[in-house]
Amino acid sequence: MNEQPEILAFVKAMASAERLRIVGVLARGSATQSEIAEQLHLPVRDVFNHLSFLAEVGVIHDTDGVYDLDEKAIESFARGQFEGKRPSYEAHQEEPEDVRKVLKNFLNADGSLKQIPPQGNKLLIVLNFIVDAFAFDANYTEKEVNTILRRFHIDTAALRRYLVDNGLMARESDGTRYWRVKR
Amino acid sequence: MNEQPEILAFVKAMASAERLRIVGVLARGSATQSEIAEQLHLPVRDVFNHLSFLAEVGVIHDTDGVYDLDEKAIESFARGQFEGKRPSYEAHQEEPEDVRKVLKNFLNADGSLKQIPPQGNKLLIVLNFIVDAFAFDANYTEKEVNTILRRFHIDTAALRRYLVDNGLMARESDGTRYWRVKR
DNA sequence: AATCTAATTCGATAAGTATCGAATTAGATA
DNA sequence: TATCTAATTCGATACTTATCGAATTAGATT
Repeated sequence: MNEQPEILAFVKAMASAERLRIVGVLARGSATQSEIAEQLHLPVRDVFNHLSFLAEVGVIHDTDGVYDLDEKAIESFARGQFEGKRPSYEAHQEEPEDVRKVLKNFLNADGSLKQIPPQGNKLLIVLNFIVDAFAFDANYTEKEVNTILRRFHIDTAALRRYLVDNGLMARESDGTRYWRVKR
Repeated sequence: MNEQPEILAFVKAMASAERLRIVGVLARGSATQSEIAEQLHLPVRDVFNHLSFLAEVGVIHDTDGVYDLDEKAIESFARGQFEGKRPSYEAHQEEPEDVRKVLKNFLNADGSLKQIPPQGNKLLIVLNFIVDAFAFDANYTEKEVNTILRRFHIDTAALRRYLVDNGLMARESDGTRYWRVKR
């Protein structure tokens, strides 16, 4: 269902001394569950749980009971993940009660949308959040709009339509240019 | 007091959606606490707490209220940290009650020692753990011993002495060669 | 000094995780 | 099938950490 928030899951998976130590062991080469348990003086039960956790997140990989690191996952995490070209959003004037709750529920850690709320107040909150990525005194081609919206969700067409339908953005009657509507 | 366990602290610091999002903002450039709060629709109080956390761990840096990422810390974390040349320890036969507790308290995530227990049972447990890094049927020069011990703690001399004093290792009377004592 | 706002700290409650005994299940061996 | 061991699952309790209202403190402005 989700698309991006692997980073968080990944980091969380590592945020435990024991799991980090397991990763450390695997960094030296493949190992079975019981080998790891032995080496680290941990009960197999716990190693099992940790391995399951790590595997689910994709940090490690299980091949017939032999575990090893998913180098690829780790590399891609280690490399690019921190040089951010994250969505650039500006602030709202208001700071309403449950805006935060809604945003928290619908946003991934990097500011992208987990999903587009199908309708209602939640949709509005999210749209207001997104529209802040647009300047007031500029107008945009559809392509430009899509580029910006893509930082939030792949379904740029849906977002674009919602923004216009809810009066947050407007477009030329011929559909060539968009701008943000002052409120 | 501690030496190494930055990795864990580092990872833990990031293991939160909100903190990750803050890092995301800072990845685009410096920002003040209130700017971040605004951008992310978070209460300043919480942003403050998160920033304190991140700063303490060294992920970010505070210059007169302006925060930015400590690129160096992040890079060094992202780069090398996963290609492990971790201590290579073998298992004990016994699996006593509180051995684990002691090890957990004295070991960093990478298997190195936070500190050397000054004496008593804890010291013994730790020494038994360390001595597993040595084979039974080999003997080592002092240099070799130090190299191995250095994986656990810088004060290799202390470790070496403790190991000998507690009968886990022995040395030639002329002090040139060491070996692990069978028990 | 009085006042206003931003920054920081406290603390109680909620929410989430780790821990670990014990039970269950799966696989192998005889 | 009986039996033994390894693997996996349950679940209750203890620990940590997050959350958020509210109070306090610090800095700036008048």
